[in-house]
Amino acid sequence: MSEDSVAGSAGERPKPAKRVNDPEGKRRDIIEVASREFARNGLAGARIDEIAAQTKASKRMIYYYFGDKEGLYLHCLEGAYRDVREGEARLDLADLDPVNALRALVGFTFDHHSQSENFIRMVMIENIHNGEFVRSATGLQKLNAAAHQRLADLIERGEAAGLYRPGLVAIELHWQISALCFFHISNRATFSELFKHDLYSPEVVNRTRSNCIDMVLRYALRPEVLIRLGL
Amino acid sequence: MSEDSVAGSAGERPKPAKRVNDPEGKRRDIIEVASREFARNGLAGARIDEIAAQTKASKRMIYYYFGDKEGLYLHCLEGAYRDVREGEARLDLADLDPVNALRALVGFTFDHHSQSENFIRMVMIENIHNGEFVRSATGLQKLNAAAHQRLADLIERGEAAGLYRPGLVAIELHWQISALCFFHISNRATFSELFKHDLYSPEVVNRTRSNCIDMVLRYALRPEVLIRLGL
Amino acid sequence: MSEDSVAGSAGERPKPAKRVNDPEGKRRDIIEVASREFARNGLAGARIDEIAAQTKASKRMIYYYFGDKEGLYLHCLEGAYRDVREGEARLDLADLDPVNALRALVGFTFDHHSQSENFIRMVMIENIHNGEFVRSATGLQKLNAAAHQRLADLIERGEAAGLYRPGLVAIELHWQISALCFFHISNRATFSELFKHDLYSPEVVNRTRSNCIDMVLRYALRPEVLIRLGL
Amino acid sequence: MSEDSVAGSAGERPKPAKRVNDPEGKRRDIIEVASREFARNGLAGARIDEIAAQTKASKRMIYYYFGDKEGLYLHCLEGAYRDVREGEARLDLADLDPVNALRALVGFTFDHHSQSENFIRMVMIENIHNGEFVRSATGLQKLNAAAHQRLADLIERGEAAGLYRPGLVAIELHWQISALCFFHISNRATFSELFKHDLYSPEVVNRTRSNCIDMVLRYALRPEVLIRLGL
DNA sequence: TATGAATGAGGTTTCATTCAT
DNA sequence: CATGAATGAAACCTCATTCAT
Repeated sequence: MSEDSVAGSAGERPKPAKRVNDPEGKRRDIIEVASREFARNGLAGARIDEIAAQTKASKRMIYYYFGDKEGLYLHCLEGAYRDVREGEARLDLADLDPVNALRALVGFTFDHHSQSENFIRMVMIENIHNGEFVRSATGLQKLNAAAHQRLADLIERGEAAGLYRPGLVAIELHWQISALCFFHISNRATFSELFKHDLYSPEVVNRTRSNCIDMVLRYALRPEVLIRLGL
Repeated sequence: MSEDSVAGSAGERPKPAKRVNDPEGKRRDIIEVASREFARNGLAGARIDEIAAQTKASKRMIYYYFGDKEGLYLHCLEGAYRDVREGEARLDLADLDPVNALRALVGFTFDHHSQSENFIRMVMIENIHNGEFVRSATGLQKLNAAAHQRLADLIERGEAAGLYRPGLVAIELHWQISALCFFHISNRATFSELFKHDLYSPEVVNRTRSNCIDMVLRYALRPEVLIRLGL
Repeated sequence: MSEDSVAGSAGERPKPAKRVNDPEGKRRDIIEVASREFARNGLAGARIDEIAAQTKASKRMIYYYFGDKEGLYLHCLEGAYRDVREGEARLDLADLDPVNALRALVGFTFDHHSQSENFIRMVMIENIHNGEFVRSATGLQKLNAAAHQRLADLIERGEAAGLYRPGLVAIELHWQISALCFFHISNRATFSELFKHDLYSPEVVNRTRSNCIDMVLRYALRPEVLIRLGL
Repeated sequence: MSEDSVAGSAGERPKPAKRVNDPEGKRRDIIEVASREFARNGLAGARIDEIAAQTKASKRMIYYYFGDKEGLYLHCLEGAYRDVREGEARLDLADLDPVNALRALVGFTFDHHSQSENFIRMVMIENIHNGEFVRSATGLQKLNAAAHQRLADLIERGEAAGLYRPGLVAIELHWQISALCFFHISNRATFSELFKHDLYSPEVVNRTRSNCIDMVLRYALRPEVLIRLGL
């Protein structure tokens, strides 16, 4: 009967008739479109007109929800970070032995960043703006603190098991993984162009991926372990 | 005999007194100012008016010399790359043993990027633009080919001496060094902000620098060599 | 028995619990807030959004009650005049001798205007609009006619007693008193600023006040009376 | 010889042909039109589009010359004050005896304000804005200081001649003259409307004018002088 | 070669008002 | 009575670019 599943025996549901108002949906729609435009063109380069045109909402509505262009940008930025960290949190590193857990973490980060070009671009743009918007985005710090903690736990485990070199620092290791996986996407255009080397064919991507994993393992594991593992 | 030295012979020239015309100097002045503005604000964010205001030249001159905003941007981009690669060429790796040469190369790249924020930002911006301008900047590829060759030579030497792991690929190693040194500057704003960790105090910079060197050495050298060196 | 007391008998009323409807109170609340905003920013400068935000009512209610922005403005204007004239009516000039009655009238007007900045500003704004709204505010004329009559009575008394100069005209005297007392508030900003003279310290206000009284007395009283009074 | 003096002798004057560029003229034109619009509608109510339409210049040009709406408003405000004070300065009070000089000053101010409705309205509008723009208009204070000085000289003369009451204060007298003459124009709309009394027929204006003069004279002159003059 | 004036097109933002519920 | 969502129209302002000299 009803236009959705089977919900509603009798049919007198409060607001089924007209599906006109869906503010939350509109907000999400706007953010999605805007994220793409910001990622593509930067804060100054993105056009509110263009965003509105691609949205179910009107230009006026964007201002109603987000105040101004920068407000919209801030929401997009927060959304981008949230997506990434939520994916990260779903990784279950505790179930793996320290060596494979590290492999998994780097691999995941690499794959994730590869598939989230918009995120990478948003972060680049935000850095062009000297991070002035992340600064005002309360809540983002918490997300990152969790990521940091997961890594600290792993390091402790790996060190206790005699597998990791002693003295590893969580934030440094996080930095190193990020640097490698981030650069792979952030600088693809100039790097391929300048070296006339297509870095992004499937085979080369795979090689780069395992190089990144190797690089982190060789940095983190004790030499004896490396030899034992044939690395 | 030269076109400058005989000033005043005929006398009917409108303004003989102030003969300060220095087209080449003006060009350089414009590029210098524009590079700063592009690096700071991006292609869309930089303002021709602002650039002209900071220059000794007028706005019209910018168009006269460079055609349009994008032409100016292209010149700035080329200039930035040229500076970097020229610095790199001055490094004399052949004088050092392969291990120390690698140390020197990473250290140099790290230091160089740290001091060339404008360059890093120009590259970031160019990547935001999907490298469409590097593509038309003939001549940049050559610069990079030289850098690539120097690294290939070093790898050969290191491998022959039994110090480097076999199978290293020059462009990959270049990529890895770049990733680490580039990220250190490109993502400083978001990274420090999100982790509330000042990555840029002198001590932390030093630590990051030696971590980068370590990471590359551990990746490139054979485990036995690492053990022998106490790494 | 009253329509409120039996709440709950039948039970099918949607929201019987919170029965806080107070239309008249909301109207007053809106007018109060709006008066402040109009006085502060003018008709064009005041914002319906801002008024609604400061009110317990919603924006829609403002339109429901007052039709449109101009309707709201008109109500505010009427309210402002009403307050003033009601205050004036409470003055009992008949109990005083003509000289002191005049003193009291000027003093009262001065004090009143000093304390009714919003009123002064509403009148200024209305004059900027060439009085087009007072024109349609039926009822305001009556209020002023009463004020006029009180002054006419006083003049008659003062003239009969040989104290006032003959030929004084009520509306002219009213005009003069208004001019002095109004200007004191209406032009405070520019006057203090341009002459770098703080006209509004308590001492200066007192001096201005007695100057106003003096000025009116000297205008209205016969010279002999002035001399007798030592003015 | 010079290109201006004997205009027309030879005919090869550098720039006579096309009268296209006259920046200063355009500026004045804009200010003139804008002053009228601001005076009529206030700062918020005036429309840049409307001003541009009435001007020989384009909308864009207004921004080129004046930066923004407020900058334009500020220039208009300064112009209005300048006009008034320059007129005042041309009055030659020193040539008249103190009594007639005072008559002339009040009469002039009255007449001037009557003919400068735009000025009066600009001052009203500026007061609605709490004088925030006069505050930043350096140079206006000086104009007013001169007016103040002229009046102080007159008072000294009148007092020395035994004609003025002792103790008159220049700024207070200026305030009083201003109040009367200003109010006559500023509040014409509400006053005529509320009292249904046409204050602005020629006869009534004349009566108001002489009332203002009388009022100031009676305030400023010694009672004996008033009697002697038959006032 | 050099410049101040000028501009069309388009950008962001605001506002009073109305609609659907 | 009451509300949050929605909007068209128009406001202010900006920008890369060109013109007249």
